[in-house]
Amino acid sequence: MTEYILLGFLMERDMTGYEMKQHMSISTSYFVDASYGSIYPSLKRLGQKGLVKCNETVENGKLKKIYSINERGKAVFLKWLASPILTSTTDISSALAKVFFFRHLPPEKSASLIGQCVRDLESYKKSLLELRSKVADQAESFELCTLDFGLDCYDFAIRWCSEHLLNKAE
Amino acid sequence: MTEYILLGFLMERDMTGYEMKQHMSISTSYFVDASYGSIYPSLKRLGQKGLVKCNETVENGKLKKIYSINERGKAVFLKWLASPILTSTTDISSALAKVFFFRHLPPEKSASLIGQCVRDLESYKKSLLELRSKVADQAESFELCTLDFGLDCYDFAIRWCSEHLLNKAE
DNA sequence: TCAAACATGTAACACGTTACATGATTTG
DNA sequence: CAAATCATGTAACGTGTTACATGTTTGA
Repeated sequence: MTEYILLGFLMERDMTGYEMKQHMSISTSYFVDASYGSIYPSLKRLGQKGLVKCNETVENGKLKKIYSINERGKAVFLKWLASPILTSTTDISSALAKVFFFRHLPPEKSASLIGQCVRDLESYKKSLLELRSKVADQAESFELCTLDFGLDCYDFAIRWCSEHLLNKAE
Repeated sequence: MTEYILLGFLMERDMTGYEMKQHMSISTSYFVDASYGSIYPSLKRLGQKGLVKCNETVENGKLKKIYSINERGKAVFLKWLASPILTSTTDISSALAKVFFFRHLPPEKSASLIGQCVRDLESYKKSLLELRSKVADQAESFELCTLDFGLDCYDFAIRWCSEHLLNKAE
């Protein structure tokens, strides 16, 4: 997912790997905060895939590699952005990453993705509710507790997306 | 973390790798659901570390490797269980995994861990609030939105832990 | 002048997924 | 008798972390 975050940053402006790391720390850090050991190899891969190009310059005696996104990179980024928000029940980070860049999507598209997201949450909740009724009698108290936390999380997320996200996208 | 889940299962009863996978699907699956390609290598490692032992039997012509946890394994598991619930702002799965097995902890210990967890959540929330005030003027609407979601998540989690978890542990 | 910040990267290691590979038994 | 379930595992691949390795400039 790091690669998509980096592409997203480059949608805004050209940057060096170092700047991307800095930018992360004041924007995505609380849900994604990659290390240099992840950022530099990711940039290399993006270059090999032909999604970004790199301009080497020397500024104040320091080597700088300024990356920029090209048309293919933009297409790949937008395709990712326009795909369903939720990819698993666990991966909240990638969901937030997508919403973070939603300004690059036409309002009706982001609205439809958010609507889909709410329906997915409701469906996940339903499955979990079914699991609960199946195991409620045999499960131990703390075990059931984690399941109920999951259920309440779904309620919270469904309410939050409906109240804060859906109207914002239109 | 898979290794700790497997150790936790073995605290209850001896099992085969296959059974552990099945047990996961009706217990931890919505926050951790490892594949066989993760379970079998994990069991191998646990054996190499001397935390579990394995009894090979043949039942109905089928090879069965029944694993059991030993004293060292129990000690390692309990040490993990008694360590702070939150390890990062992102990793909700490992937090839930710990709570899932809280019955193996003395009530005063689980209560103190939950208390610590609430304080950690409050501290994370405070940091995020500081970040928000720093970037609020320059951040775009959807970007700020993901940040506000984080903030509301912390409120939700703090309230949930205080209401549902703290009294249960005592 | 010394530490912090700027700037880039690799190597070892950990750990997860999917697909592949095998073979027995049970059930419709 | 065929398909589902039981049962174990490996290999290739992806991707992340930490620690290492290097060198410059800026500011106290």
